[in-house]
Amino acid sequence: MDCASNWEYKTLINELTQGIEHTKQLREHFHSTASTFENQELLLQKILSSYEQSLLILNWGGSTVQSPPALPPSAGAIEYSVSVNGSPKSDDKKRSDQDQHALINISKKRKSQPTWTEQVKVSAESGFEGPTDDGYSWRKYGQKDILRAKYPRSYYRCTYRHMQNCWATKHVQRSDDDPTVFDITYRGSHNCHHATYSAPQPTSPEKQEFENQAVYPTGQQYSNQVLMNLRANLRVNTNDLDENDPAACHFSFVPTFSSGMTDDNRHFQISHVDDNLIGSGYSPSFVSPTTPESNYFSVSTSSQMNGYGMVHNLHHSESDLTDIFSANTSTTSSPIVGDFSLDHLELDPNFPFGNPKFFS
DNA sequence: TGCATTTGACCCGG
DNA sequence: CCGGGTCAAATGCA
Repeated sequence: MDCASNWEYKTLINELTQGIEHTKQLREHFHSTASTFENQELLLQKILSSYEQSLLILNWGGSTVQSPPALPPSAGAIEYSVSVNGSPKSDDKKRSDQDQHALINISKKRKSQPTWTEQVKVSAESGFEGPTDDGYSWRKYGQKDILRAKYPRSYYRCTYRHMQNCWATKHVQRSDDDPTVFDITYRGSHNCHHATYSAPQPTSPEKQEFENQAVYPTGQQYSNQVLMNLRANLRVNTNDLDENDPAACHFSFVPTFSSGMTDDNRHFQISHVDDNLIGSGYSPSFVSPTTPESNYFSVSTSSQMNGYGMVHNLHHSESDLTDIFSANTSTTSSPIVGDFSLDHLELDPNFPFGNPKFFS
């Protein structure tokens, strides 16, 4: 089994295991009087997400976005060969079986990309409701008049499609009934690392596209995007942890997109922040023992989120330990030794995106 | 000059 | 065949 397949296999097992674990938790919630609707909804969302991720892995079988080490050499370039000089028929004949296969795979992958729709209301006085940027860099690649729609639909793709093989797209459609409302359909999640929550740019595509046509995900959608980035890219490994001498231990915090699991770059000093990991709008700055003599860990988020807290659900693969971290910094309630990975991320309700919505 | 947007043509699934 | 989605040359803009 090669590195990528192994990675996918592990991810698949991890997703399914999480699904089981969350289902168990949900069952307990049903029997608990203290359980809130929000908690149950959260668990349902996690379960659905596990299924979605598992299906994506199965559908993409050995493909690209979630397992960057196995990137096909020129998936993007292959697609651009679809249409050349308006002579598709001759191109079709010339196209090799291999290219055909690649095209079919890309088509399948596109279809299997998760999509979700967001409605954004724009008020004339206050301008945008919600954040003024969705944290990603988009490039417009088309506009179409849609049948029986008053307004044209605009199509955007991630600016870093070619540089980082990021296939996230979105299209934006002004509502017929209420011109202040825009329907935004996102397809695919970002696996690029350029997202930021910087101040709104006067030249952002949305601003230019329509005076007040804003394209912003809810906090929950942003959470899911960030989470998918983290899931795809991060892994925390504490195999080296010396329980008797935590202060001396190192962490591995591996950006799996770049390295796989080579020993050369596995180990970071405690609190080391890899620059590669900054850019998703969230900088995990990061996991470290709370005191030199304990195996309890703290997770802190960075100022990139302007101090707004997040909730992290740190899942421990061996002991089923699940801890909720809230606010900017929190500590685990029990020792963590061994492999663990982030499996949930949620914005603080105070994060200025309005009410969180659930990923569908 | 380099990069983003515009826009007409093409692709392709239903 | 229709219509939504995408491409890519032309154009705009900083």
